Amino acid sequence: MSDLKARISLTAQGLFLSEGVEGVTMRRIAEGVGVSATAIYRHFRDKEEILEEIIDAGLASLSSYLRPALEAKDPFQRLKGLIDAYLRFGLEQPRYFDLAFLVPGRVMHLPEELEHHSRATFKLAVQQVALCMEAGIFRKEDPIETTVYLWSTAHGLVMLQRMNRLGDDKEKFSRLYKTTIERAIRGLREKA
Amino acid sequence: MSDLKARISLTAQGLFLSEGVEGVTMRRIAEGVGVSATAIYRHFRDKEEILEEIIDAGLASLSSYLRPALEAKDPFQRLKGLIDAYLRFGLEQPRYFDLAFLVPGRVMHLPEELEHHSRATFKLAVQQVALCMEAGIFRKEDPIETTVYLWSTAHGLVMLQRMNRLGDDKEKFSRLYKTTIERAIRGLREKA
DNA sequence: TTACCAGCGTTTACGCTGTTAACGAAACAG
DNA sequence: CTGTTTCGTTAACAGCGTAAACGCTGGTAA
Repeated sequence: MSDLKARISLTAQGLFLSEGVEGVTMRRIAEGVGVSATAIYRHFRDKEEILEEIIDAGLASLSSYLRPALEAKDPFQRLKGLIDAYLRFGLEQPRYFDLAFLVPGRVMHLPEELEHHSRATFKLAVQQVALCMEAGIFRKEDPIETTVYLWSTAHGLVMLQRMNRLGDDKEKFSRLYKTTIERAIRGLREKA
Repeated sequence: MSDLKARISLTAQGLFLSEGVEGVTMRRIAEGVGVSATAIYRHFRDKEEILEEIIDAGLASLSSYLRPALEAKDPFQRLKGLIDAYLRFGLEQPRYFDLAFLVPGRVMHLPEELEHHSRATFKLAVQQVALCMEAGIFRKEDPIETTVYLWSTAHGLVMLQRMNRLGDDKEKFSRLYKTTIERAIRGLREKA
C-alpha cells in the first residue's frame, strides 16, 4: 500500500538480482510495483540512484558475511575467517558481487558513507594482519601491503570464477578456494 | 576511402578506448566514419560484434605483453615475466583491460578461437609452474591450482586498482605490485 | 550494346529507453 | 474556506539499436 519508495526499492532489487543490471528498465520496475514509470522519479533522482541503493544493500550483505569472522579468538583465525567470508560472499551472492564490483566500465564512486565503511573494514583486516605479525605468526613486514596482497588474491579468485574462467563445478571451486587461501597465507608465515 | 569495415573498426576502437563501453553509440561511430548509421550493418551483425572485435584486439595486445616473457632462459624467470607482463598490461592498457575483463554483468562468452587461445596461454603458464616444481624451485603440488592462485593474485590486484581502491599514485602502485609478486611466489618456494 | 544483378550505402521508420513537463487529485496549514 | 504542498497521472521528447525498402554503381551474360 504505502511507502511507495520502499516498494520500488524492493521490486528493483528483485529485478536487478534476478536478471542482472541490463534488461532492467524503469518501466519494468514500475510495472512490477503497479505504478506509472514516472512515479519513480518522485522518490529517486534517476536510475543510477536506484542502482546505488541496491549496491549499498550488497555491501551491507558483504558486511554481514564478514562480521562473524571477527569474533574468533586469535587474529589468525579472524583473518582466515575474513578471507573465507569474502570468498563465500562471492560464491553465494554472485549477483550482489557483480553489482558491487563489476562496474560496467567506469570507476566506481561510492557515496561518502560507504567509502568510509569500506575503508574501515579494510583497516580492520590490516589490524588482524599486524597482530599476526606481532604474534610471530607472520613475518614482520608492511601490514598494509600484505593485506592488499591477500585481498587481491581473494578478489581475483572470485573474479575469475565470476567470469567462469574456472569451470562451473561448485564443489571443485570450493576446494580450490581452500587451497588458494592456504597458499596465499603460506608465504606470509614466519619460518618456524 | 575504401575498406569501410576497417575504418568502422578503427573508429569504434578509438571511441571505445577513449570513452569506455558506454556512451559509444552506433550513430556516433557512423558519424566518426562519415557514413550513415545503418551502413555499419553491412559489415557487422550488430553492436556486440563490433565490441567483440575490439576485445579481440585487447586480448591480442595482452598476448603481445606476455610473449616476450617466454623467451627467458629458466622457467622461474619466464613465470615471473608472465606475471609482470599481466600487471603491466593492466596498468598501461586499462581500457583494454576493462573491455576484456569487466564484462558488464553477464558471463563472458568468448568466440571459440579466443577461448582456445586463452586456454593455451594458461597452459603455458602451468607449464612454467610445473617446470619450477621439477627444478626444485617450487614445492611440488598441483601445478594447475598453483597457477590459478598466481593468476588470481595478479588479476585481483589489477582489478582493485581499476576500481581505484588502491589510490591513484602510479609510482606507489608500481612498487606495490612488485612486492605483491614476491609475496605471491614466496609461498610456493621449496624450503631452502 | 543491352539487360540484369549483386553489393553497398541511403532514407525512413519502428519500438524501446531514460527522463521532463504539464496536469489533477488529495492532504494539510492558516 | 482558501492556498499550498505532495504525489501520482498522462503526454511527450530525444536518443538508442536495428529492420525494411529504395537507389546508385560497377561487373557479368546474352
